[in-house]
Amino acid sequence: MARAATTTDVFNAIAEGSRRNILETLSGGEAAVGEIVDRLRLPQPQVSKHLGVLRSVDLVRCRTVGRRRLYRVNGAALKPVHDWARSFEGHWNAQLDRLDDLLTELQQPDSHEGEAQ
Amino acid sequence: MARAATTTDVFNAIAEGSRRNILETLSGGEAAVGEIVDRLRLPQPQVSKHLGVLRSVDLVRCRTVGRRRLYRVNGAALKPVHDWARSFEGHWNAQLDRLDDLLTELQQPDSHEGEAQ
DNA sequence: AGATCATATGTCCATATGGGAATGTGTCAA
DNA sequence: TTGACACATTCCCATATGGACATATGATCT
Repeated sequence: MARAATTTDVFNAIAEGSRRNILETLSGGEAAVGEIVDRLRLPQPQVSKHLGVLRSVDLVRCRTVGRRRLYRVNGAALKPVHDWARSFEGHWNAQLDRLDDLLTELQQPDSHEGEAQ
Repeated sequence: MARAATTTDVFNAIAEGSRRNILETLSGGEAAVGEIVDRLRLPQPQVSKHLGVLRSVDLVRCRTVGRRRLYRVNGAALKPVHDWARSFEGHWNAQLDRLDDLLTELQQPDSHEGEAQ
């Protein structure tokens, strides 16, 4: 199998940076496709396709007004992401960080420098 | 361009369900590759490859003990995801949900309304 | 009716993928 | 040393992708 479809779930949908940018743009409130195009300076077909992906996982919803389509964020769809990440909250606290440092130290008896890639 | 590499950032890395499962498995503490294989019932090469992706975005770290490799979560790498999702928190609250309901309502000429044209 | 605006959809392609299978590497035991 | 174990790496392939471009749909206005 290849990589899972971007429309599989919210995690796949927000993997793409442009789609996160679109969501951030919509964070302030409803916006038409053209406004998103102007703000993000992306080709209109691209924006429409990204919006299609976001819509398919219910991250955005839209209503039609005249010949424009106003999109808005459905933040509730992001709650699972928030909660999932939050379940690791204990892992970015001081206690465990010190343990991690210790383990890292034990692993590398020498250097203090150098990030791989 | 094709889809961004899974190693591009944390968002891409956690898009894959198996990798999220691995992180959850490691949530309880250090574990060797073989333990992950047993718990998730995945082929060992797959687990190793997933771990490679997770390592490349610093979501996991490992130390070598004998001929085993003990992996652990670096939860701090998930904080950006948490914070980003959290920035939409206002969008999954009652106030805005009611607004959303209203907009959805307006969108669907559902009620006792005559057809105009 | 056209013409024009706003958006969606379709086609093409280079690219990265995850899964499967086989093989390589490094460590320990006998 | 040889062999068994634990893990990483490599190869192959079907598949979905995002970008660029062209085109279709649909609503509004003259």
